[in-house]
Amino acid sequence: MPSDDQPVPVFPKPVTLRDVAAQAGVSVATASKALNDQGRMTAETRERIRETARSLGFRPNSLAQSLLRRRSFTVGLLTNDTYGRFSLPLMSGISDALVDKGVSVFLCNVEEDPRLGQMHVDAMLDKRVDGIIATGKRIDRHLPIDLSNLRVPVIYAFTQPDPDAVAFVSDDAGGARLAVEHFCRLGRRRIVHVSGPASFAVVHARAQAYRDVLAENGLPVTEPLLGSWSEAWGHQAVAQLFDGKSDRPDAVFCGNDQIARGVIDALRERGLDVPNDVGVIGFDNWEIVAEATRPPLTSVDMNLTALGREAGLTLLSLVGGTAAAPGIRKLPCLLVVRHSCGRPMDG
Amino acid sequence: MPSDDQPVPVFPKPVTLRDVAAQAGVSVATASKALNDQGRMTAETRERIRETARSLGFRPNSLAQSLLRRRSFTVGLLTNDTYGRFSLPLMSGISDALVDKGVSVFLCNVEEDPRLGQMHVDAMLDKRVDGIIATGKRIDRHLPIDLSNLRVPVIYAFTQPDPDAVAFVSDDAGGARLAVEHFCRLGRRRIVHVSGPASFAVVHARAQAYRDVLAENGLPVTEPLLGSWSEAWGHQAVAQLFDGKSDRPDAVFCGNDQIARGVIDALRERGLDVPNDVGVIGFDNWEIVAEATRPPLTSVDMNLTALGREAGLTLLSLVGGTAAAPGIRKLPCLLVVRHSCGRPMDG
DNA sequence: TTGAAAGCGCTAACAA
DNA sequence: TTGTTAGCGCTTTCAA
Repeated sequence: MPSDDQPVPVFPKPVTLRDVAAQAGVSVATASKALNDQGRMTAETRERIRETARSLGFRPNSLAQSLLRRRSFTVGLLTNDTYGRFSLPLMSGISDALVDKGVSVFLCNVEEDPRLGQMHVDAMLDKRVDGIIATGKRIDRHLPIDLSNLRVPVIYAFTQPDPDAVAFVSDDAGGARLAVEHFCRLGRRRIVHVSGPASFAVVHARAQAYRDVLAENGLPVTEPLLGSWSEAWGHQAVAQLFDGKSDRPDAVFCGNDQIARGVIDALRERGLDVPNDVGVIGFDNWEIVAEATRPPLTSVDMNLTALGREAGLTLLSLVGGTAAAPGIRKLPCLLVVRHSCGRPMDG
Repeated sequence: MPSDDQPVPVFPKPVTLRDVAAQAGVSVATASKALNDQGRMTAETRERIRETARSLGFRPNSLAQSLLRRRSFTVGLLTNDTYGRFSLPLMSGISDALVDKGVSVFLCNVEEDPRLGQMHVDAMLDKRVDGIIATGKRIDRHLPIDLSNLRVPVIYAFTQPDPDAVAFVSDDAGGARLAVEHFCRLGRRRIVHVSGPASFAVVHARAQAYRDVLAENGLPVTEPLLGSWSEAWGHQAVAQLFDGKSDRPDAVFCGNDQIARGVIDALRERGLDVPNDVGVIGFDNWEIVAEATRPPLTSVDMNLTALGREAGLTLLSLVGGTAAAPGIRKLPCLLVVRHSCGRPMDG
């Protein structure tokens, strides 16, 4: 027996097309056509129906529409990037590109758990998402689920794609070029590279671009120093590079912003000035880190929001039946210049 | 005229209940009952239907079910926290609590834009979400949309609620108590508080708890130093606290981890040892920051994942028709002990 | 024990 | 110009 002291809120029943039709004194079909700009009828009737719909606050039931149209105006975003470092900017771009088309996004974090991943995929499929975008925290690892042969189109963005799938990634080599060329342009001559673990594909892509640019500019190439993605490694690397060496670097290109932060701190601690003695560039443009270093860090931005926008729009065209060429498309990075590289050095 | 060189992938038509029924040689109604454990029939029939469903890979169309049940097993998460610092752990908790109940989450970032917010809310409502959870980046600001009198239940989590709504927030005062009491327990005597801008409600809640605990322990209370939420402010505060002062603090409780990071760095730069000379505690337990300080930072965790879980479950019970008492429920924080406070000091 | 029929809210042929 | 009818995929009386 329910107690009466706690009022159970009662939610108003939504207004249906039937209600509108009745109120306007027409059939449901006519009402539907009036509201969808279909069919032929007097402007007067159409307007009257519209007006009653408006006054009743009618909003069509998407579920009913979707059932009929076989299209739910819903997409799923699958990720294993718990902290959202990469998936949130991406999400933001996707959402951005799709809101005004009426498409909403299911966000599902699958961690590294295939069972969890399967649950999410099943739930999404059952809800008849129009398509799925897969993303993750690194470009060279698969999500823990098989997304091939689904009943809906799939796009990979910033994660390892299946063969023959449509995929978008950032152009890591291009991003590295931006950084190293920036150093060259500023007149730096001894440019070194401190990066993450060799197990990451991006580490090699960036390192190769680093070598290429230096060679193109006739500058000496030092083997990149590989370590972890941490500040601590940035510190250690500085020790390796500067302890009792005669030809010290005047520029450090770092594999991510955390390493760069460690490098900047370590340089300051040994009395070296950034940017005057040594210039530093990071990667990822993680604002919270890049803006807190002293001085603020120049960094390569992977432009993940644009990547997301691109992925979203492409998914939509796939949903619309347009074929997209399979393969991996690389999107350009941006160099965000702050104060860690200084102005051009003279002669 | 479509060109043939680019094969347009064709997606298989989903298996419907009708297909299952036909294959099993029964009516759709029977098939439905068999799969839903409803009605009465021979175990043999039921099993046969189940088996054919399984073999055909049948999955019920959620849209159709939702239309009928008037329940979509979908909720919306509204946020203005672009970077997801707070909304992602929350999301994670919500999702966690709801996946195995088959509920999926629409994530919508509304920034500070009322128009965008309205679009998202409308889209969610049209898609017949069962309920909405509102969250944000601070506890004392409203989202830029009015969520009262919606057709679905709304829960506020970590954002300013409407009056009479159901809301969950972290217990900031309690969290501050944890920190300051920890210092007391370790024998620190001159504990100061460096926090964010006075415009934030949490700043006052935490400051008051700070004062209370010190008073309870008979320790001297210094007025909290208020500034910005940045590392730079942490540096400045240290200058203010330590420059030419005679009775220097032996413990600093910081309003967030970034301030704490600034404090730790500034202390080290002036030759003070953390934790031996000065203990430091942060707030937020943002791992990326807290684990990178030297030494790693002890910090108050708002336990947002638990908050999300709670919010998700409560929303679900609201959806189920159970009344929940309106009001703001505060959930306890956790102290995550790392190495910035040291061990108990002797007498 | 099973099935026929109605209906969730909407759209789209087709008739009138 | 408008309305009738059928049907999207499913669940649920109710009758057989």
